[in-house]
Amino acid sequence: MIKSPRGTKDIFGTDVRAWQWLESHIRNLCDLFGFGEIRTPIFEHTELFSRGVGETTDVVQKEMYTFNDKGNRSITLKPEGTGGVARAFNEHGMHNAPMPVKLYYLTPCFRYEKPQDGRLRQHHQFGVETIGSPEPEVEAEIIALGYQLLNNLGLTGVKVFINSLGCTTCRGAYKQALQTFIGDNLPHLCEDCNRRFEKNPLRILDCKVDSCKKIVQSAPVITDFLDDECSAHFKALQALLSGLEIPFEIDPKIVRGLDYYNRTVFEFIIPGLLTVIGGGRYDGLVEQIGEEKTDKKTPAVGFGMGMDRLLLLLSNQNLLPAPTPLCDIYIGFMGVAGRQKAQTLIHALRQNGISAEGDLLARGVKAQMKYANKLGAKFSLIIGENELETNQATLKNMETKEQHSTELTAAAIIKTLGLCPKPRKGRAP
RNA sequence: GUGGGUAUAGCGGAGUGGUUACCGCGCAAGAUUGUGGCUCUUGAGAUCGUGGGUUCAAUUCCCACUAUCCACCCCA
Repeated sequence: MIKSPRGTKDIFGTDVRAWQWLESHIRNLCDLFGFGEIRTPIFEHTELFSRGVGETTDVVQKEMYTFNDKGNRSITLKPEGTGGVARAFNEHGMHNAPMPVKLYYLTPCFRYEKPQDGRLRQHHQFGVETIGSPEPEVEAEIIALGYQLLNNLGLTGVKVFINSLGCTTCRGAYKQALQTFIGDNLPHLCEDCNRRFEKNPLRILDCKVDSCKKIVQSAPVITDFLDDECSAHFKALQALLSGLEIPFEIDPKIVRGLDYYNRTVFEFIIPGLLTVIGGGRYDGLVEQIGEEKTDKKTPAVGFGMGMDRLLLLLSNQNLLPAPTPLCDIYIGFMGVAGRQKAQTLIHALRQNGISAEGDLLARGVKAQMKYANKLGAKFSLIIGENELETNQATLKNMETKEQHSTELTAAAIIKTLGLCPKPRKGRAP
């Protein structure tokens, strides 16, 4: 049997209702915060990511779905959302739009990894990007959006961690200080960290090996190496977050895995579990992939949120809404003439915005009632010969068993439905 | 990429080196033939992940592959 490829999932049934629910929460919130949706292609030229995300990152080095198309172009399925948005910003001259440009996206992302719980080869990200402002208000607004989203969903125990990586100057100085500090301790660090020492020493801070953690504990922290401007920016952000009453912690050990970040980086974490949101400032990315001759600066901030992970957490915490039935009324039948009439009525009701269902399997009345019950239909009505003769039928409230007589027309049924306890509209908020 | 566990019906679980492989949920039909949920009866549905090997005999033991889960790496 052909199965879905490794690390991919089919989303259907009650699962897909949860996705729709989450997506509508996200869309409403983005409307509220003034972010417009952008849909960029699922694949891009490989160069966009190798240049943007960074040639030396794990994502680019070993996780991308890259192939040559029939025109022998190197194509890559997007491993993250920001690259495509930055590309589109340049391509469509969005620097001429009112600044800053605020965009959000919902998109599948692809990374060739070994799948695990909460880690897939095709996962889905919600992300926001504010492009065009260097001010710390941008980080504050974006963090506030993420915070409000998780709050609205009822998720508890989320922690916001922030850090500043400074600019290239601060980071260079810090790297040196870190290497000097580690110098003598290098033999005591794990294999991975020895490898990281030259290539990407900042990652040593993030190591999970206990012995490494211990050594790193007393290491110099990047926040002590920030120059005046970076430091002022970081302090301003903290003040803004406090003003918004968003609890946060500074974690000087947060180092993100994508090369384009500078100054602010942040993560939303459920302790002991996975990162749900990760993001930061990327002031150089837009120019870097744009190769524009102008020296126009296009500073930006964004985050990506793992929707699969978030739904996993919501499910673990029992925070997913119970799916509500969508069927307002079930119209059953007996006999050939009833069958025809039922179809006509269902169609007429649907044209009037009533969710009506009927039999599609030529079943008996009893089986039809069972089916109506399984659908969660709020009302039912059966059309037989008597009903056709008198043009009257019995409308039954499936919950209260109350019965009302009604004429066999869509208008009359709708009117009678109005007499009965109002059926709740079963759509997700 | 590294290390470990698991693989039995649509789903969740039991089980055995030897005739027709169980149970629950779900699905379907019925319980004096025009009305659901509870209960009861019956039925459909599984080449026991795939391919090899050991054996008179393998779903069961061994190996490989694949998938899945867990811990790393990394990330959302």
